[in-house]
Amino acid sequence: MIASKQPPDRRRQILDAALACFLERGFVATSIADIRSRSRASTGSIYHFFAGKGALAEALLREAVIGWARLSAAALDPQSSPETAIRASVSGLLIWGLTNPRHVRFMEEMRSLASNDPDLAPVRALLDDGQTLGAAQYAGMVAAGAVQDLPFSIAHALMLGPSYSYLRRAGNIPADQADRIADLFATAAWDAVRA
Amino acid sequence: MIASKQPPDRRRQILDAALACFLERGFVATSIADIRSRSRASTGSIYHFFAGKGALAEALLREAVIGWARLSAAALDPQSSPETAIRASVSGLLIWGLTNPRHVRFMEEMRSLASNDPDLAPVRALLDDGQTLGAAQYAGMVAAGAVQDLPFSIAHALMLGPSYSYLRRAGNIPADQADRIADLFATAAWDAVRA
Amino acid sequence: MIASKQPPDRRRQILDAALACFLERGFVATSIADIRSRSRASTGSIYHFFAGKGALAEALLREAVIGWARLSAAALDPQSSPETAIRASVSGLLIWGLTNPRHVRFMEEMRSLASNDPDLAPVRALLDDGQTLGAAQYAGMVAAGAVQDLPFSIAHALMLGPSYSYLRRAGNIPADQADRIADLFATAAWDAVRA
Amino acid sequence: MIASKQPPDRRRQILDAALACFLERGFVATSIADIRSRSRASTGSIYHFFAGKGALAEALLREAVIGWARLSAAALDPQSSPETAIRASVSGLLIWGLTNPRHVRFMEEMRSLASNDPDLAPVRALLDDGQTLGAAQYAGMVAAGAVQDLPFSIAHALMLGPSYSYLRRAGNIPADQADRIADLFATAAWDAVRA
DNA sequence: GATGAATGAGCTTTCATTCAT
DNA sequence: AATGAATGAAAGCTCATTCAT
Repeated sequence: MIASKQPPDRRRQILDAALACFLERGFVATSIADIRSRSRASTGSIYHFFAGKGALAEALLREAVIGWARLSAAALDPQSSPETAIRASVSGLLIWGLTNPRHVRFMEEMRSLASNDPDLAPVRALLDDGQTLGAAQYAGMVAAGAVQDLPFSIAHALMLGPSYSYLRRAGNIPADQADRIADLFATAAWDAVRA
Repeated sequence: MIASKQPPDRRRQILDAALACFLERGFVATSIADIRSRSRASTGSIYHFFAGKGALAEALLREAVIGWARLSAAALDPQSSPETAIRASVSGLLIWGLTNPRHVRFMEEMRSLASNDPDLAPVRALLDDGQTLGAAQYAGMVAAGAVQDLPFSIAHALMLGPSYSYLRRAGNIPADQADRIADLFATAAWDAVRA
Repeated sequence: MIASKQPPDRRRQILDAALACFLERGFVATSIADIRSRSRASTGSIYHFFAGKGALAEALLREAVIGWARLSAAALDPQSSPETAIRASVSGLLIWGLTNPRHVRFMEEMRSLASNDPDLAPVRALLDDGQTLGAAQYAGMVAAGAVQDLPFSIAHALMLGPSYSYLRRAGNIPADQADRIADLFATAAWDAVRA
Repeated sequence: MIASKQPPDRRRQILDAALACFLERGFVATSIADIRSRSRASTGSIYHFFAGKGALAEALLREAVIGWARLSAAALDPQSSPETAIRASVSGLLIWGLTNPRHVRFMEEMRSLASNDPDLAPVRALLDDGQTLGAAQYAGMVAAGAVQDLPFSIAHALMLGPSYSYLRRAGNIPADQADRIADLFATAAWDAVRA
């Protein structure tokens, strides 16, 4: 049997090309033409599948958020102890971020653009949801007497702020170091909010 | 003495208009034409004083950084104890940020754009300098046994990360609350790095 | 007997959707995509039945012209007296036009586009034929001494011009008023050309 | 003394080129690129002076309306008798139209496009104003017992409708014939509304 | 210092149409 | 008869920047 030429799956090609461009040049500096030539799809095809540059970014971010969330899975497991959940949340973010530094930059760029450009409202919504550890979950921990009773916006900043901050400036880091750093930040996060 | 009509100080007018636009619409969405009509200066005038849009942003950021640094003055006073210095650094950032939330957004946007666009290299340099408490100062505290011996990039993230993170999402906050929040984050920062 | 689901008659659906779009937005502003989504037919179907946007308009105009002609039937009846024929021609136009003001607008648009766009030549031909009362018929009336001996282009303008002109600016008008107005213009038309 | 090269007056060049294109191909079929190459101005220049294609058409129509109004001057002279005024109004339209048949086509196209496209609202307003003989003036004639007491929209259609209708189909006509035809329509107009 | 006309590359997006299935 | 992915030319328009005055 002859291996049939797989269907090109244009949608996928376009997404891949767009991601490569966004990571390389940033969202603003990427033109549709860049994506067109990199994906070898036609302009029309791109618009056939996506409403515009913003929709492309949205689709990609959705995927990125999923990839990241996978690493933080333990944070959402209801069986986890508060400490485990919080440490998983921080570690997940940091390890994902240190492994994908260009994704971090891309997400940062989208976050700040989205706060100005109404066309990117869906992106804003998406990124706001990306807070792995939810407010409800934290409230549960407060009720259990495990953590300090703080407004979630503050608790969130205390727990994840250092990681976000570090990632924003960090370059590529060897995998073994990443684990140690993740551990360090996870410990600090737990110390910052424990009861 | 005749009341002389003051010179209009075009440079100032242009900067003010540019800032207003950048804060309102973001850097990317602001065109020179926007600044022109808001400042009531001519295109030529703008280019007479500034090399381009990037240079305008740079000049404004320089001013913003100064305004913010003023609030963190105690952080740099060599007389200050380590705790005072660190608390001042965090408080300065938070109070300035809560009072000027749109400046925060503007700086965030510039930071992420600058990391992609080579034209904005001067901006990147400027924002990287904006780390009030310097590495050298922290090294001194380590030597004095006052704080943990951490790489500065990590210490910096632990101390200021929560504040940056909080500011990014916070809206306008009444001044009296700002003080209490600043205090909370300042305490957390000190706890995170004290020996 | 089982109620058979009627065949959807795609052709009809497409025509209806196209007409609705043309009347609503105008021919130029209507895209095939608009017609596609309104008719719930596929792009391919549309092109299966019609050669293009122009052909769609042509088919619709043909129908419109027929609907209008029905109202002017008496004008073409060889039994009619000259006065009856002319009055019927004017009334038919006016009543049809006042009842279907958006069709009037559509026809006007097509007429002017057709005079510039060679692709729309069939449309031009169609609209030129739409002159209910024909030149030959008018010549017969001249020979019978019933009307003035004028070039038909002039006679036509004298008889139908006021109606066209009125329709172009008129909005929706209640049916009873339409009759009175039609009568007024019919009388004027007859007075303008009677011997 | 050497004849100095006159300033190119880009604005004028652009208008002239645009008019030539609009008359030749119609508004819809004319692209900015067409105007650019015909005027030898840059795209930027065109947009420096005009907000867009619609604004160009508007400017040209304003001029056209003026040119035509000049021919109908006597219609507006308060000294004129009702008959003179009405005849002047009709003659002015017809002679202008027969002399500038392509302008007529252009105006017709703009009128019908404007009724669908909100961007062309200024055009619509402009063309609606172009009714040389105003409603107020007609009301005066009614009061003086010179003409029939008809709603102005109807009187207007009776007086000018035939001319509009004729012009829409007429091609180029020799100047001497134009006068005779104008006279014929002017007489018909007066007969249609005289008391 | 100041003006604003002039530039033209470059952008996103639309759209009628084709065609393999 | 029906589908909808794919095409790519072409459109209108924006904008940072230059430069003669």
